[in-house]
Amino acid sequence: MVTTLYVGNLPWAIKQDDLIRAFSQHGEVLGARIITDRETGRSRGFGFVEVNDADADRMIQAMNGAELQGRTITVNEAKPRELQ
DNA sequence: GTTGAGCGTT
Repeated sequence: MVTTLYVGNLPWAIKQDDLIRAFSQHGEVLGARIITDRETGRSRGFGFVEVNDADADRMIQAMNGAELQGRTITVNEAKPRELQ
């Protein structure tokens, strides 16, 4: 199973791989995505990380409030983008 | 070359 995590308050220069590497320290990361502005192509400063459902709760508690490139990030379970 | 609460692309 996979749980999608919302990650906010990210530094502008963050990359998907940075998220993967950071979250991989606390659980199994299946994928990550930085949300960029569709019009300008710049980072919006938040993103999403897909993690193993069994690790999701631990990773939220471990990464929420953690520092990434000098910024304290926000981690929470993401709202469903599509109805299932 | 900027900004700072938020929940994304097919």
